[in-house]
Amino acid sequence: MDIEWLDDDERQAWLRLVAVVELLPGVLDTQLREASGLTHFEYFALAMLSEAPEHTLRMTALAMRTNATLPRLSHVVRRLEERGLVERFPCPEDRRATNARLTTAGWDAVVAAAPGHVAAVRHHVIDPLSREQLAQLREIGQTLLTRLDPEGRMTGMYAPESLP
Amino acid sequence: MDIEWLDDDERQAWLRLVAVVELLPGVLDTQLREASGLTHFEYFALAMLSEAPEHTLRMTALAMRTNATLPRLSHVVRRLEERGLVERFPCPEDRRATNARLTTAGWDAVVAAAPGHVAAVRHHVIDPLSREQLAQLREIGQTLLTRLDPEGRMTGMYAPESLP
DNA sequence: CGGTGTTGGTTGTTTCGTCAAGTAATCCCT
DNA sequence: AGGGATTACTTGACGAAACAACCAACACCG
Repeated sequence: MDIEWLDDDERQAWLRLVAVVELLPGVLDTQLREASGLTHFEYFALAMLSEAPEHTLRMTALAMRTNATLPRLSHVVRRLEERGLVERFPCPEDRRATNARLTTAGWDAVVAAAPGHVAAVRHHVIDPLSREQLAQLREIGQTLLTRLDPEGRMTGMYAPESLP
Repeated sequence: MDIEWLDDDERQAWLRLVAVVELLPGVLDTQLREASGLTHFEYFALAMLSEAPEHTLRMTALAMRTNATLPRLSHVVRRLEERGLVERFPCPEDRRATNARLTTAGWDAVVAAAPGHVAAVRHHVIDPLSREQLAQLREIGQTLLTRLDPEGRMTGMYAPESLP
């Protein structure tokens, strides 16, 4: 079968997307780590919990929303628990399941970390783009996610400004 | 201090970008690993070498193009060398420096991996987008990289001779 | 020359993620 | 009711990454 190589336009768009995908996590991680001692993944997980009813989610639900495997989440939550930001307890309805709940300290950590994180997001992503580009990015993101995440497991959450 | 929270449009664009950034590396990594036994980073490094004159780059130059720290690259190149895909030899002009050069086997590996990788890129990124969206993505990527990578280390926006 | 500082890479620890295996509770099917 | 599959997690081992400490070669400046 013949290979459809990328033409110049496609190649350039692709290379830039790769560069963004490669660079953005590092920028976010660095800011959060320095300001709050949290990785982006940890922050994201805590933010998910902070938006859930009772600040509580089952491990599988949290894993889906954070795009983590269950083992990974298990390790991360154990570490967060050791730091007192989260607590685990068996789910009453299904005793196989484990619930993760934000502690007061965990809530405080998210609230403390959010402003700096949002500022970093503004600086690196929102501010440089025109309003029109932002709309285009929404559409492009939407389109890509139909392939990357057909079930929409990751989308539909994450609103750091909905904190108190 | 007042915090400028994200409005709905901004938040939606942002969360979709985050989802893409989170999901895309896994997709690419999985495809490459299964088809070629290479991680995306390894493939990218080999691809950079394959485009360089003599299939050779100094470690620092390769580190820049791949957005890797020098220690990380050192480990990766050592593993690639153990697998016979790359060879290292001291740079004649500067005996502190090390050159990494693609072996024949390394070249073959890139050539073998490229079609499947390009197909994955097409399927997940290029094909779903309209030609217009592709152009928009190029512009958006360009804009974001001015903040994320002001020196253009990953994108080749610099004059190639200005590389250290 | 001769010391000081800088550049270029490599070599160890600690931490994190993934994979494989294990355990316990629940579901399902007769 | 009861045996097998499935689900929901946890645990342990191993590979890879960040970070720091290190060593060698060059650069400069008196």
